[in-house]
Amino acid sequence: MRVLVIEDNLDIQANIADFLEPDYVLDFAYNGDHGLELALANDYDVIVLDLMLPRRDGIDLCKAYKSQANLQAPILMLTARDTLEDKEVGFAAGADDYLTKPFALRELRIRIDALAKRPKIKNASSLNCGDLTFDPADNVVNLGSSSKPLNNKEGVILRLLMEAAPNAISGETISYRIWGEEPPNSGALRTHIYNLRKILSSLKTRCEIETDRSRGYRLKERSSDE
Amino acid sequence: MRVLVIEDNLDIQANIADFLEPDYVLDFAYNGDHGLELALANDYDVIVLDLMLPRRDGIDLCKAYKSQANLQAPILMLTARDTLEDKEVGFAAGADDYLTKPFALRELRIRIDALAKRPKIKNASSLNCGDLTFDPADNVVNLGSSSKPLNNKEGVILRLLMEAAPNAISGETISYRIWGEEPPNSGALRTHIYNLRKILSSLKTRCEIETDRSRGYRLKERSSDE
DNA sequence: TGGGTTTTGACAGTTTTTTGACATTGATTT
DNA sequence: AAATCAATGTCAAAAAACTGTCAAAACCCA
Repeated sequence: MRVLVIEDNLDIQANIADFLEPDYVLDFAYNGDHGLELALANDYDVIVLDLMLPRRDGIDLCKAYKSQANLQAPILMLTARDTLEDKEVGFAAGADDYLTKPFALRELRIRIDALAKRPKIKNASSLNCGDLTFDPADNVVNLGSSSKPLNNKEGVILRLLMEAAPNAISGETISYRIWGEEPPNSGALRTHIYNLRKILSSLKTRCEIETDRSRGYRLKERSSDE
Repeated sequence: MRVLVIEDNLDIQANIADFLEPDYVLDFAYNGDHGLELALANDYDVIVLDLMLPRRDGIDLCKAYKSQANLQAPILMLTARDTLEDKEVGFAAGADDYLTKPFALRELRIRIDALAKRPKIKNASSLNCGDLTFDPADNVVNLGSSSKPLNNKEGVILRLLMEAAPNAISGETISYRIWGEEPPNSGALRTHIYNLRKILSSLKTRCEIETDRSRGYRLKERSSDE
């Protein structure tokens, strides 16, 4: 069982770790940004989330996670606030359970177990732009009845373009999202864009990748007069 | 939203009805037997279950329901007992949430909403895909009259594939489910998939394991034209 | 010990990704 | 207008990564 604990209080963290550690695989995050990053990057069974966090509010994190994660792990909110209003806000943000401090560790455990039992929600987010739709889950672009599978890099690039559309996204940003700090030292990105363009045009879509010289690329629906 | 309320106290029943009635479709049961009968016969979004019931104990009902229902609605237990032991018993019986009396009706509502959000558990005593069925209990795949026993690892993999179907499941996920943090450092998973494929094809099933390069494997029914 | 289960390692075939060489474009300078 | 330069497009070929295949070794348990 993999559990992510997002909690800045080191004492509570240590308590949770002591109590759950042999049986559960725990990851810890000390602030909201780090927590969201871990949550999105890994496949946890449950996420335990404190509401008061440095860097990013728990409510905010919860909303962001639920909207961005492909596979939503259930979220157990942990907080000192006990009013109904607080709970409503928490649940409205997408929490699946709510435990107020102070709490018994055993109760935390049984609630984690109960949450982990249920299947996770899949985020069926398929993107689109003009007549084109793209499903990042299986890396397939569709136009009406025809479709083409993309490989990994092409998929990431198209997703980024679609998310950014109708704005441009810089080559640097794309590069960073794909390769991180060490991009290939040659124009690999150019080649991928080139291939993506070939695929798009083979689909006869009205969308095309426009280049904004020295600014980046933009996915745009061709206007009828071109 | 359909909610079944199993509760013998008429006052509480009336309160719940008054509070939820316009927005939720409520069914009521006044004793355990009737409750179980309704629960199994209908497809509720949530079941609210009091623990102290005439005719059949709530714990008992919960266990019976979870083992017999094909599509398990989440169960919210409602009780005056507030000790950790009681909660443990409740969750162990299959409850998904636990609220102690007295409670605020608004809290009941938001917890019902939270429970209803999650997908229901399919009762997986035996899984299937296309013409194939697999019983995880004894690790045997069946196709009509013929069957083959699987060994442990193959069984886990086939179960995961069937649970995920028709979606793909990543090699990483499978690997994690089988070996946890330390997978074997060589392509053991590849070998298991290879063997599984041999077994499936020896059964002449129409299901096959498709590979989604760099994304994972998918169990799929072969279309007739291949 | 023996037999099934699981992992290892090697190899081949395929797909994906990167590289590098060259052409083209558009802006800027001379 | 011509020359220049950086950014980008084009493409084929090399490199790397991924996957299938299978026999043999290691492991485990009765």
